Amino acid sequence: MTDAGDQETSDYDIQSIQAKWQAYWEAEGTFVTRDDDPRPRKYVLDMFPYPSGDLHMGHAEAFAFGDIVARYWRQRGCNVLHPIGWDSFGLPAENAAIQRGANPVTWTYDNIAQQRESFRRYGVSFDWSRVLHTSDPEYYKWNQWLFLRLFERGLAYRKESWVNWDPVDQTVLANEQVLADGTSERTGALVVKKKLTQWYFRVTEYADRLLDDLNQLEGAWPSRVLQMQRNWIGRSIGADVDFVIEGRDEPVTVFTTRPDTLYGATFMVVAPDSDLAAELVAGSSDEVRMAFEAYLERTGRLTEIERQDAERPKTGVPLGRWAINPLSGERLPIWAADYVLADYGHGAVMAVPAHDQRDLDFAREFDLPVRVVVDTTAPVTGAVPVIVTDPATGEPMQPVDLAEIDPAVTGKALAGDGRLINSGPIDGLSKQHAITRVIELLEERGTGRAAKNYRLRDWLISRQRFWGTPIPIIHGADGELVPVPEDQLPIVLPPTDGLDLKPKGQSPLGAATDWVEVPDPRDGSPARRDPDTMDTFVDSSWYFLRFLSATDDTRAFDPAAAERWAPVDQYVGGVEHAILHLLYARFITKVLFDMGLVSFTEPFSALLNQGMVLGTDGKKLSKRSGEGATFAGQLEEHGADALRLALAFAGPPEDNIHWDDVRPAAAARFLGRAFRLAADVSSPPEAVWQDGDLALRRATHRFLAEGAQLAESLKFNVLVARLMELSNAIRRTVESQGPADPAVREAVEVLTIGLSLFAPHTAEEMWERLGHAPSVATAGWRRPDPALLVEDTVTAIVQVNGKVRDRLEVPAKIADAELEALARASENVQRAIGESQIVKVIVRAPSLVNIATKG
RNA sequence: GCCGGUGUGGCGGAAUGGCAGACGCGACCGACUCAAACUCGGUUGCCCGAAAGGGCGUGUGGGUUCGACCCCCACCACCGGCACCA
Repeated sequence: MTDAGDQETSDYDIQSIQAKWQAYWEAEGTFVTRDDDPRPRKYVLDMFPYPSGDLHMGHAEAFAFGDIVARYWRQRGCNVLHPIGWDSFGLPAENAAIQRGANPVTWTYDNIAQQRESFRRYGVSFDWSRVLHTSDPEYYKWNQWLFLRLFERGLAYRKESWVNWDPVDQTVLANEQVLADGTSERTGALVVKKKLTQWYFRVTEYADRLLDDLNQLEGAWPSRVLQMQRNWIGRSIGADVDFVIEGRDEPVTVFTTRPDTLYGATFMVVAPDSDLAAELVAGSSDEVRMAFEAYLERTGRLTEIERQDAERPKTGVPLGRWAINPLSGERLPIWAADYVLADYGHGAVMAVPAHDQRDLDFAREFDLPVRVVVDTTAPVTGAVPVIVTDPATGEPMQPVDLAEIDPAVTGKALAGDGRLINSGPIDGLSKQHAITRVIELLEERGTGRAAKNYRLRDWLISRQRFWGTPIPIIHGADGELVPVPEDQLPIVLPPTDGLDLKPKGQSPLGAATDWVEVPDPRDGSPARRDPDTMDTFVDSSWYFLRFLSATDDTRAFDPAAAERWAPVDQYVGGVEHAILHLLYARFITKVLFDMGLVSFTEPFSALLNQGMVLGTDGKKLSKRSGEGATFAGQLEEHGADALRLALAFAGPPEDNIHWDDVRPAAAARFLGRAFRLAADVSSPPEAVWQDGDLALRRATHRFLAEGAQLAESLKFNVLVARLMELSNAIRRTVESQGPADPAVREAVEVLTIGLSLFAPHTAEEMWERLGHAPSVATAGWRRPDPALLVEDTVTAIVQVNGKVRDRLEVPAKIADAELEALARASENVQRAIGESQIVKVIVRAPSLVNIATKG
């Protein structure tokens, strides 16, 4: 790879330069962060990698971005914390181990060693003294500690429920791990529903805060991610309404976002797979019961995708029971239908077919009555009923003939706003006012209340697999859940010898007899450990705090260190975690806040979601699509600096990029030119810049000012372009003024400092060539001289009717009148005006004159 | 269906109310070379023109403005999220 380079530019051999400076940084501890450093602190973090083989191009991009930010703030004189660790528990290790009959421990730590070496060769400025692996007992001990804290606060609990089951990995999944098409995020297998007792974290208790606090992140997180989180939490505001059921003591509560349409309810629907349906039908005739059983059986056979297909015709069976409308007293038949979900709201709805499309589809299918209670053609004018008059005649308007838009006929539900009709005490009100009024009426009667509902479900955290954090709970013989006493933590995984790790629907830990059978902490009687392990997203929900005191074996993290460093100033990672990891980390942070352990409620103050690196086929670069673009291969062929620079230059960091558009060879060419500039500089380090070429000095200082802004707004691609412009300007000056011009030295030094964010090895070598002591990483971003940021002369543009007709070199301090006179005098301008009349002249000295003409 | 985002040369992109296309890739021409590669220099939105210069041009149609890639309205296309969520 280096044959051409060897003979021609023996000076710039990137591989030996890399090795030299990597060894230097390591020996000097250049990037080790000290807590007692008094400078302003910045915490820059990339989402830690999962050790599944070597690093790939996605890592190369993401970690380049994180490193640019870290290196920028270091140049700005900050004490930067930029740690690294591994998210090293999880199924790929376990599955790989099963396939090869190997040990997940060996597989995992071998991969970590390889990735670690790759990071080192990539020249990422990590503080290696704080490395953590979530699969180390020293780490997962604190996972268990965290679980116990949630358990004692009632935020970790067990319940039986319908859960998502991955038939390939043979374990349950969190809602967040099931993709929109009903397949497993991990294995791609079609997820099936199973009724199981599992461990949950009570995320829903934090739903409001998780939603409302997103407002704090506006502008600092990508709007796409904020939107996705809001969608996922899915708050609906409305009312709970209690319906008395004939022949049942307890009323049935339903949630609705449209309490205003209560008078339009003509039947009630319950989810067929709910306990409520089973109970209600138990009180019905044999005939009804048999029809229901058959229906329930049929529903159970549907896949999740089939069931969620909104186009599918509505199905259902009557339950032979009746509900009483709490306001109108009307008797409503109760049906079971699978378009109502057991686990949202109360698993039952009041059906208002005139104003809800799903209810209407169902009503039309089964010939149930449709009653319009909102005249959506009526103007909405206010709170009190008013008689609307015809503006033409002044006569009171007759109620609109609704036949034309009758949902029973058109099949289209009337979802819009309007004026209430057929609704007794709320007739005439607008939708909004009717909602308020109905809730008041229900509350007065004690048969309903304002309510909220969420799409978000509690986080299912138990997994029936081996390679994860054991859940620190002991099941007493009496069925009690006994927390493991803290002094017995960590509960360390048993050795894999003799354990069958194959997925079989139950945790392999249950078969480790010596491990699972323990005395009950209460009285020493025989008891069993919980055999499940935790979702690895628990591990990653707080790891950013562990870095702050990574070796402290007395606590999960040091609150004083958290106070100093956290929250993370800049977080960098893929959009695939827009919901999963980020939601969980936000949740755990709020729990820690409630525990008084941290003083902030959001873990990541700013977030950069880097795009993906795609192959020509538009798919994520993988070993399969290949195209020769492996991380290791590119590192070998072009070197770390060219790869980093090319990735940063390929486009805005948040956009996906195609590997074809990443040009490491072009980046290497640019680095070679920059390096030669440093070699060309022939003035001494103490040269007086003020004596140098003014135009170049201006360009240099403009770069200092603009480059800083670009770095802070994460516009790395533009920042690289500015470095190239500066480099071009320097070359021109070398040609015209010679390499001894002090302005050339100044500019090359600034270029080197700028390059140190992207191409740290080349920059170090240039810095040394320039006669400076290492390291350029801490040389400092120079302050632009304000005097050099203002120009003496500027190019004014002269427009006629908005079209540019001339350009004038004018003094920057030119007066409006003078500029206008010059503009009018221009030959091109006169020609453009011709015979037309000048109607208006806009002058914005010194940059613009616009002459508007007529005729 | 609901919500959000994006549309600029052959390509990646820059410009957030004031010179559209910075910077780079690619292409073409030239220098170096026996030759090629590398490297270096030049040209490069489209159309008319020898040139000067002119016309057109930021998805489409309209609007606001002296002036619009940028702001407003409508539409089209693509991408993403959610979706039988009551």
